[in-house]
Amino acid sequence: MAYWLVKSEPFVYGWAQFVEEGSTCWSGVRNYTARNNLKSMKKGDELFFYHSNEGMEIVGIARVIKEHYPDPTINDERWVAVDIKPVKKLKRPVSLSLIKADKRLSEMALINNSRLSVQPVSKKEWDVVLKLSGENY
DNA sequence: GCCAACGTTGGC
DNA sequence: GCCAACGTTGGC
Repeated sequence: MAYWLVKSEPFVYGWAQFVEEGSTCWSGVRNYTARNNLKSMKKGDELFFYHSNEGMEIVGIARVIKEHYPDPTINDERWVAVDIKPVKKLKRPVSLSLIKADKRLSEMALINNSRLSVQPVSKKEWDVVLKLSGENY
């Protein structure tokens, strides 16, 4: 199983709304690198849900429930979407500053490719972030 | 609100 | 195929 991280501006689509809806279609990605990551997602893969701009922290865990299909928000074959559902809210959100301060997370795209909205997370990084959040998984 | 970093577009 | 111009993202 692979791990990922997706970003969302909480004022546009935040964790609370995600939980309320129960699941969502992750669409609107218009960047090739991010798109390729969407295409690599398998059903059951887990994702960190990150709040950008406001909050700037990882707030929860989600799961892929439907693998990539043509993005319904645009009539263009190039772009895809996946369906995800919330799994759990982190006990303690993990802030960007905390991630930056941790040497074990220095390779995360969140830090060195900050504009990428869908990015892979290694198993190691996943575990470190969970530990920082106070979860024992 | 500013600006650095990055991606995309389009002229040549 | 290069690169300047432009647009967008996202941290600060």
